[in-house]
Amino acid sequence: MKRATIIDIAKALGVTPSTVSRALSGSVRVSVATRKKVEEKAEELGYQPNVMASSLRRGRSDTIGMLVPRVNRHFFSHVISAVEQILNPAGYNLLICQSYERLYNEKLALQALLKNRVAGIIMSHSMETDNFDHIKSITNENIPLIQFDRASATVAGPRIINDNFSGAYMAVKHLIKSGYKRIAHLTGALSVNVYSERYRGYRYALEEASLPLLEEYVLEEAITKETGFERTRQLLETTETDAIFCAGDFSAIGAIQAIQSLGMKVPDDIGVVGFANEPFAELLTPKLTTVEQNAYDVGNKAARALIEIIEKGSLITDEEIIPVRLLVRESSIKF
Amino acid sequence: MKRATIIDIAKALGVTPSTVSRALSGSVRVSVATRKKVEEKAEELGYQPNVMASSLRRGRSDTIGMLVPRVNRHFFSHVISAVEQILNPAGYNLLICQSYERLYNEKLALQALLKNRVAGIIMSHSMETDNFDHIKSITNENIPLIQFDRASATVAGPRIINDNFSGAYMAVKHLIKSGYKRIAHLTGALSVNVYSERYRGYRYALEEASLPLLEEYVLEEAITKETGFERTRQLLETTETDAIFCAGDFSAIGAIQAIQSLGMKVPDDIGVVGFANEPFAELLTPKLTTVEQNAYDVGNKAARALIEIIEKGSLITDEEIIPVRLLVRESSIKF
DNA sequence: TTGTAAGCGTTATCAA
DNA sequence: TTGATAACGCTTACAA
Repeated sequence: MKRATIIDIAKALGVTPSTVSRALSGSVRVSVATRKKVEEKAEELGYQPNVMASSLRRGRSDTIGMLVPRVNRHFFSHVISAVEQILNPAGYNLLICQSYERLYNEKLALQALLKNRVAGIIMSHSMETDNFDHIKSITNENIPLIQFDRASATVAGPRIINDNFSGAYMAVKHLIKSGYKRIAHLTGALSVNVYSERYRGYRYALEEASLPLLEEYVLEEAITKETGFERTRQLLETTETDAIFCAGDFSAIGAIQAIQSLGMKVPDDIGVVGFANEPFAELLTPKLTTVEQNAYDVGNKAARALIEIIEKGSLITDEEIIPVRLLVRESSIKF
Repeated sequence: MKRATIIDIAKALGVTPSTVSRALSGSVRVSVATRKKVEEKAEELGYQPNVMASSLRRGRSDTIGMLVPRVNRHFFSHVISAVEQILNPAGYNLLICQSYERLYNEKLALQALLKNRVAGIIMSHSMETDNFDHIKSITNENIPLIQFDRASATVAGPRIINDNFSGAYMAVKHLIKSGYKRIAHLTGALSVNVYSERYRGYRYALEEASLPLLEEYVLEEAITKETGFERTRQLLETTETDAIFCAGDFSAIGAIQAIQSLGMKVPDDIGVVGFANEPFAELLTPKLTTVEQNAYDVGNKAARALIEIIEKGSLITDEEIIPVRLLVRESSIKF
């Protein structure tokens, strides 16, 4: 049996499809009696509007595309949740895609969103993304685009960004205050704003404390647990490092495990600070000092900015910086 | 500037839209020369097919709805990933929704998927779901539906389920073997198959070892870290429990923290086993013994079953049980 | 091999 | 307040 359409409702009621459409869409140009009849019949037939037909006719859809590197990261999953809390009540649906940190998947996902004629896109790019033409082409097509967290200033439109610089600065300053002096930095691709900013914060804190910036203390491509582990082993075997500021909590785990595997202690021998406050951070032994990002605020602002653009046609190209918070726990306190 | 359509391509080339459509859809009924011209022009105009129009006309879509309680659970996010690995190459797109463990959201999401005329649905129901009429109505509408993990046998269609019974049985048997005798069980709503099966495994292991099943040792609504903590405190203050089998890793954290807050030690005083192998399980101190589910297999099988139904019209109503694995770590070994 | 024409389900415009 | 009609972009008999 086929799905009920407004035509079925119209026929059953002896009215025209236009009337049914008006009744269902809450138009005022329908009598109360007709509306009631239509609603009852729709209910009875289990009618579900065909949004594809509706979108096609209206020339716009109520679906918003959301593209993130991975949904199972604490930060991203909470941003998604915050975005849904704004967008769903406003009548929009979310089409969630993942790039799995691959540029290729990111391009594919963007294409899919275009083909689905989403009303707008909220995205954070992959770790591999170092060229933004495929993202620019979105805004060129006049599709409202909000970047959050990982974002390029070369792309038009709003950017909702965590205060990575201050987060890193606070983290490293805290390590220095704790008495650590030879602080290394494990980070991701510096083509990603998030990591270049954290790196900048790291350098600034060092500079401020008149500590030297040593090239061999800064290791790129050290953002997973595995690479964090390897780079830390290598670091401890070849340098005099006494603390590590990791640009992510995953590499921080790797670092801690590497340190312990060498028979050294965190925080007594080596201090460690992470970034992101993944759920496991406070469960580690020692508890991981890390930087907490306000995912709720980021998602909230991103969703609101998008609605603003879609519904009011505003042309914002703002960068909004969301404050972060240093959570001092055990992994960074000497005594 | 409006988006290019096949009509634009047709006009630019002096052919008809039908020809363009055929050329683009890989029909054999087009000359090689025409196809080439069409493809070039499409590229030049940045043409992206309008899937809404296409789906509307064809009467079917290539979008699959995926509904899970939360995307940021280790198991679910990995199932999603496995499903995408099968579905994307097969030409389908995923529309991911979350119920956030609420029945209300689940109903809403299902409605949204219906309105979007998805070609099929892969879902795992919320913790609140104890009536399945809204899910049955999906299959009544003839939309292919695969249930995985949390699933009701009263709903038609394939179910891909973890071997919760065996997992629980192995876990409790292992506790018994380790020398624990008064084993409590922290679990979720027993209206959810997953929890009722784990409970069954727990009872079976006890029975097999001729250990009594004590009512006060089984606590429902103890599945989050917070409730796990509270129930464990209460348990330890009122009973002689010497081990806890938790139906989830989150409540296991709560349990461990409660045990430690009372000045007792895991595993020496109280043994703890979890379920799910969340990433933090091996990072806890002591490392958490838990049951690992094969998310990859579950997603793989679910996706394949769905394609089978959509493309071959097979009418399967199988229950497929996916083996699980007990990961013995430190939290359950005495001495 | 290509063109013609109808229709998927909805909604906007215009007329009644 | 309701109806008639066309159109959104695409696909597919059927015809040429």
